Amino acid sequence: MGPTADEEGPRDPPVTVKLSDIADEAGVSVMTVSNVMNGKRAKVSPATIERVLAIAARLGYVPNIPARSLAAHRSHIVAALVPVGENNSLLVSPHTVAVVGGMETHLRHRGYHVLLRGIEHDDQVAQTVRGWSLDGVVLVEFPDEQVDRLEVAGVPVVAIDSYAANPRVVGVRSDDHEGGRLAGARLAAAGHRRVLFAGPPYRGMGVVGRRWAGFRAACLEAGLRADDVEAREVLTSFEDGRRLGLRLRRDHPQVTAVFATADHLAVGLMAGIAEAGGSVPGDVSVIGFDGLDLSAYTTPGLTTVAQDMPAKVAEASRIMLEQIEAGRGLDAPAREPVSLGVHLVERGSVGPPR
Amino acid sequence: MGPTADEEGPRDPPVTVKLSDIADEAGVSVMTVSNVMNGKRAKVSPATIERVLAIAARLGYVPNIPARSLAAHRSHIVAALVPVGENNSLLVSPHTVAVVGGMETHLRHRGYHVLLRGIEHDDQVAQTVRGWSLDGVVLVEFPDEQVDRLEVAGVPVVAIDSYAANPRVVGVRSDDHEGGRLAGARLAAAGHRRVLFAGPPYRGMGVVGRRWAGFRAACLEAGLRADDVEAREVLTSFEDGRRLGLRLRRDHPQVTAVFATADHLAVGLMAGIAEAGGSVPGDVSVIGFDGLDLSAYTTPGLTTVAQDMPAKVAEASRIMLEQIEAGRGLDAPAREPVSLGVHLVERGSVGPPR
DNA sequence: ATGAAAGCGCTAACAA
DNA sequence: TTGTTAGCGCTTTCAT
Repeated sequence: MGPTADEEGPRDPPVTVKLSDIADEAGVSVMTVSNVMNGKRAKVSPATIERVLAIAARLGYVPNIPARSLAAHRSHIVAALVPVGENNSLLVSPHTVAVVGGMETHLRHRGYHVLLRGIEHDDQVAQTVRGWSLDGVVLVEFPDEQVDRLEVAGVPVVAIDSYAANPRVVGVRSDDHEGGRLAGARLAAAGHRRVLFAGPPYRGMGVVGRRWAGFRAACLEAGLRADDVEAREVLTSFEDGRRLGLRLRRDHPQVTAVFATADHLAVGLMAGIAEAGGSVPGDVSVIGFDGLDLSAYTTPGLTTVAQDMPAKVAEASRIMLEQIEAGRGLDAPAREPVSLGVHLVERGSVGPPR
Repeated sequence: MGPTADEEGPRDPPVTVKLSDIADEAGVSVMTVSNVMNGKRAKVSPATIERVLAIAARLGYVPNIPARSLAAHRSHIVAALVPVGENNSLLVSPHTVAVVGGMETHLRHRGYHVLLRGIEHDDQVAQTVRGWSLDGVVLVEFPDEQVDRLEVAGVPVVAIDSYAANPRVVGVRSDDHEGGRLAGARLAAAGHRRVLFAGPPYRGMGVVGRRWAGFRAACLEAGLRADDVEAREVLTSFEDGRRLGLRLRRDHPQVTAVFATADHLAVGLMAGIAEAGGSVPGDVSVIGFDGLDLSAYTTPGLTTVAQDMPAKVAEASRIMLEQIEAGRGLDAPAREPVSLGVHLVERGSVGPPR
C-alpha cells in the first residue's frame, strides 16, 4: 500500500463557498448551479446562468476538486508517469521535461491537471489510475517491455517514444527509422565509408532499433559494405560518450564518422575526441539525435537529427484529450500510433573523411 | 473560474474494493479498517491489524484519494507551482527540473503526491490551495514581488530561490551573495582589474541583486576601482549571452573578465566571443553560475559557481514535510529561510588578463 | 480497542 | 428548464 504519511491531525474545516451557498443566494437548486459551473448550459436558461455566474464570482467560488472527483468518478487529472531507476529520481532528460511541461500547458488550457508521479513497480500504474480516478495517463521514458506488461483499463494511455504492442496504449514518437536514414545518408554523402553507430543496448525494434535499422539501410544503399557499418553499445550520457571518444582511435581505428543516438552522447563523444587529440570534423565526423539546444552550444556545433518536440507534445496532448472526451472506456481499441517527422540540422560536426 | 473541460459523459462506477468490503470480510467496522490503513495502529489490536492487512492485500485494496481528501480536508498533495510567461509553457530551466523532480522523489517516499501546475494569475495560487485541499505549496521561479503579493493561508509554502519578505513563505536558496563573492575573488585573484557582471534586470535584493552585491564587494576588497566593476543587463539565455559576446569588445573594450549569472548565459557568451574571433580565457575570462552539466560540455570547460542542487531539493522537501506534519495552520509563523552553500568549480574558462 | 452516526461537496438519475 | 433524491468512499466525532 506504499508508505503512509500520517500521524498528525486533520485540518480545520475551511470556510468555503460551496454550490449550496450560491444556490441559496440565487434562489435556485444546487443542481442548477452545478450545471452552470460545468458548462452544461444547454440545460439552464440564460438569465439563470448569468445570475448564478455573477453570484459565484462575487462570493469567490472555487470548485472542490476532490468532491467533484468522488461524485463523478472522474478527476480531470492526467498523470504523467515516469519510471524511477536506481537513484529513484525522475525528470532527468531535457526531453522528458519538454514533454511533461508542454503537456501541462495544453491540458491546463482545457481544464485538466497534471499529476507527476514516479513509478517504482508496474502495479503502481493501475493503482494510481484507480485511486485517483484518473482521466488519462501519459507514460514517459517507459521501456517497451514494461509498457507491454502494463494492465491499465478504462482510461486512455499515451506512451511517449514507444513502439510497444500493447493495444490499450497509443504510442507517440518521432520517425526514428527515418531519423537513422537521414544520419546515414548524410555521412555517406560526405564520403564516409567506415561508420559507427553508438547507442544504448536494445531489444527488439524500439526507438534505438529503428534508428539503427534506418541508419544501416541508408549506409548500405549508399554503397557501404555491411562490415563497415559497425554498432557499439554505450549508455546515453555525456560521460559515456566522452569515454568512447577517448578510445575511439584504438577501438575503431578505421571509423571516420559516428552517429550517436542522443545529443548528450554525441557532445560527450566530441569532447572525448578532442581530449584525445583528435578534431571534429577533421579526424572524425559526428552526428547526433534530438536537436536539443545543447547541440548549438558546442564548438563546432553538432549536426543532429532534430525531433519536432512541440509537435510531439501537441500531438500527444491532442490524442489524450480526444480520447478522454470521446469517453474511451474499457471497450474501444486505442487509436493508431503516431510518428512525427524529423529533419537534419546542419551545424558543423560533419565533414569529409580524413 | 477558468476553462471548463466537460461536455462528455461520466464514467461507469468502477468496481472497486473499498474499506467496507474489507470490514465485512474481517468482521470489524469500517473505522477499524480505516485506522489500520492510516497507520493509526495505536488504536487497533495487533491481531486485528494483521487480519485486516491480509484481507486488504488479498482483495487488492487501493485507497480512494478523492474520497479521503474530501472527508479529511487534506489531500496529501503538494503542488509545484510555476508561473507561466508569454509562451505559457513551463519547466523550462534545468534548475526547475531538478527541483520538481527531486521533490517528487522525496515527497513520494513519505506518501505525498505532486501536482504540477502553471500559474497564470496570482489568484490561482490561493484557488488551487482551496480547491484541492492542498497540503503544501512549492513556488518555483516566482519573482520576489509576486511571492510578496500572494495571499496564501493555512498551508506551508516554500519558495525556491526566493528572498521575498512574505512571512508565510519559507525561502530556500543558495547563498547568492557568497556565490558572487567567489566569482569576484576568483577573477580578481587571476589579476583582472576591469570586470563585468552580466545578469538579468532586477529590483531589490533578490537572487541577482545579491550575486551582484557579493561580486562587487569581493572585487572592491581585492582593490579594483568601483568604476571598473561594471554591470550589464542581459536576459538569461544562450542567445542573449552570445549577442553580448559578439559585441563585448566594442561595448566594453577594457573588460578582461565577465561573471555571468547563469551557466546558459555564460556558455552563450563564450560562443559569442569565439564567434567574434576572441578566445576564452586568452582574451576574456568567463565565469558562470549554477554548475549545470552543461558547463562541463564546452571547450574550454566553464568555470562556475556551483549550487548544491541535491541539498537544496532535500532541504526544501524537509522543510515542507516538517511543516505539514507539524500541522502548520493559519497561525504559526513560517520558519527561517535557508541558504545553502556554494562552491567554485574550476574548469578552464578563467585565466590571467590579456 | 472498536463501533455508529453524520457529513465532506459534489454529481447522476430521475421526476416535475 | 428546474428540483429532488441518493449516494460517491472516506474520516470525524462521540459513544461504548
